[in-house]
Amino acid sequence: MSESTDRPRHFIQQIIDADNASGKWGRWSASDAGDTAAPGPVGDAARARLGKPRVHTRFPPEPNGYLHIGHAKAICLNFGLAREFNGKFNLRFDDTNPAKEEQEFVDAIIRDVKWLGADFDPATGPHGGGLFYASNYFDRMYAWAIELIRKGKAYVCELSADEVSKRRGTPTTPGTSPFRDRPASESERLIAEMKEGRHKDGAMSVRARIDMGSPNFNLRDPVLYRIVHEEHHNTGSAWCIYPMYDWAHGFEDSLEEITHSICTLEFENHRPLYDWFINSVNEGRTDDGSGPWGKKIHHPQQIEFAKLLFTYTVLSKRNLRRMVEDRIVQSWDDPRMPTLSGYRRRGYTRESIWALTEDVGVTKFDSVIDILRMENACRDHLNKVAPRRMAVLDPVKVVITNWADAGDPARVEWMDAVNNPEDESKGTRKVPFTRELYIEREDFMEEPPRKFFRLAPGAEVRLRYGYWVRCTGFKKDPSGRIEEIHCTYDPQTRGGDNPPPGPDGVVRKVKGTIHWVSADPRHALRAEVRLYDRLFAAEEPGKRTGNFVDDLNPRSLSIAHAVLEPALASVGPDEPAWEDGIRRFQFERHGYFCIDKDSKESAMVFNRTIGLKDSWGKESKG
RNA sequence: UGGGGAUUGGUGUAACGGUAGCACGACUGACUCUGGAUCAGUUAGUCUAGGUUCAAAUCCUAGAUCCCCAGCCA
Repeated sequence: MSESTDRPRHFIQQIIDADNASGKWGRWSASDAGDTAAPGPVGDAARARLGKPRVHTRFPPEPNGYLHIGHAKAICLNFGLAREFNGKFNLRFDDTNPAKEEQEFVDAIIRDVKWLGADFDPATGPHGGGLFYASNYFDRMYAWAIELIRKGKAYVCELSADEVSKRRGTPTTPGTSPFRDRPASESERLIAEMKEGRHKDGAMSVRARIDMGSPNFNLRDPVLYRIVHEEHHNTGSAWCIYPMYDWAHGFEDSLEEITHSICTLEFENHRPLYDWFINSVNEGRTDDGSGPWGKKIHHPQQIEFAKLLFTYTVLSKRNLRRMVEDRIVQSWDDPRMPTLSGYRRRGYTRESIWALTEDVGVTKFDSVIDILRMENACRDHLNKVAPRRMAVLDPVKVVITNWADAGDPARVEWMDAVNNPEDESKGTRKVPFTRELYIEREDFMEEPPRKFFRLAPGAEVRLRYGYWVRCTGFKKDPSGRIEEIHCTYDPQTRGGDNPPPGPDGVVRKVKGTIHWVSADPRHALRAEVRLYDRLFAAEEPGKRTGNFVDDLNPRSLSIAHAVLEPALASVGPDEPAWEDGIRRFQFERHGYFCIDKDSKESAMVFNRTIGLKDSWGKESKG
């Protein structure tokens, strides 16, 4: 069930194809295929999996911040592979450093991964492998550390962090530690003391005895355990020594029987260590578990790919954290943030994020993606599914001066407006047309430049789904600002249709169509609309000065007080059942908007997700 | 300076010794009741220098450039 049959296969898919062909990872058995008796897709997938080659991936974030769009690539990649090969996908918290991790981040990450649709729950997801915590493996990791000490492959080192650093050596000269030949029995006693809390932070560490002269610094006797007297969000105060990433990660993968351990490029230098740790535990172990050390442990394959970077965007957790802490943005889910929760609140759909990650591909090349592609992916999706509505963001009043000619000047004419021109099945809705309307202030110009197709003195324009109107005059307030525009309408253009040919046989044409809403207080709906622009004005924030704050876009947020058509007051029958519950719309000629979580029935708040492509805006500026 | 990776139009990505293709962008034009969408077209590329070969983006040699590594972070 490959969803990418017509796409070239990327290098990780090719590796898995080869593994499946050679049977490298064995096959799903009755004990690990999943619940074959479960109803629905979960049971279907489990039954289909039985006897097929194993593919088991995972997404292993540290809960020290919110997930950002870069993480989405890793999630979609790992989950996508599990789905493509009918395997399993785990969410695992790599929570080995209590000093940086918090429950808030655990909760946020779970929310975001679920939002993307990477269902890790075996009860609900056909590819759900489960939710795991590295911290639940601490006891087993500790036992393996003892094993390495007994095998002469690890020792307790009493050098301070500073000393370790000083004695690490240089690329061409080896490092040293006076403790690396300490007897195993002594190290074993000391690690026990460390674990019991008899030593202060930094007093000693457990190190692997590998190669102090290796050109790969990761192999110069890396630290396995450090002493950290801190509460852990999951294990509380049960531990005061914590495993380092390198020591922990391979075992986490091994215990969960991950087949392909996919990570980013900066871990390439760690792969020899990843393998060394597992191989060292396996040394002396046997396939059947006979012998003093027991059964061999599973050895996954680490594969590295290039992470996602964007123009006009900052993605390092350190900097994102700073933006929140320094109040540059209001929160982790500020709609300007490149976090998944920011994108979600902004109105981006999960489908557009999936489309983007598939669009950019998977390689080992450090590429920088133009943020336009993210924006376009969002427009593409929303264009297909977002209900259309009319909203005037910066209103100016229009009075139809000949409205009384055809009857009661207070009458309301209900016009039919198309809900989605991309999807006829969505039908139409009624919008009220009245004597007084609002149009966009920028849709009128007293002295229009060339190629301005909108309203101007003497000019005629179509009011979308309404009537054609001709501007006959306008009023200014004392400051010279347009206060009111006077128009006549042509009753023969009802619904926006072309008028019949004139007596001379010529069909009158109009270049422009503009949107509008009724100014009648019974219809006009008021709302706050938050207009977002890019957070950074520079393609590479911080490149010039070294400080990304210098490139902040001062106009990344502006507030409009808009008037909306009345249909927006309630949920329309044409609105899709958004899986995340966020109502999204296209405001015609403006862009895509969603209802913000701050919105109340009495005081609606919208976020602009992304504007429409605007070729006039480009031309008029250029 | 030691080690590990990488390099194809403006951007991203295919081609795995045999026609350098696709997508996005940009630019034309058509159509249009969203200056949107859609449709048609144009544009532009193998880091450099040698070599092997009938044939090289692909193999070999040398070089250039970029990224990662000397945390008791992940």
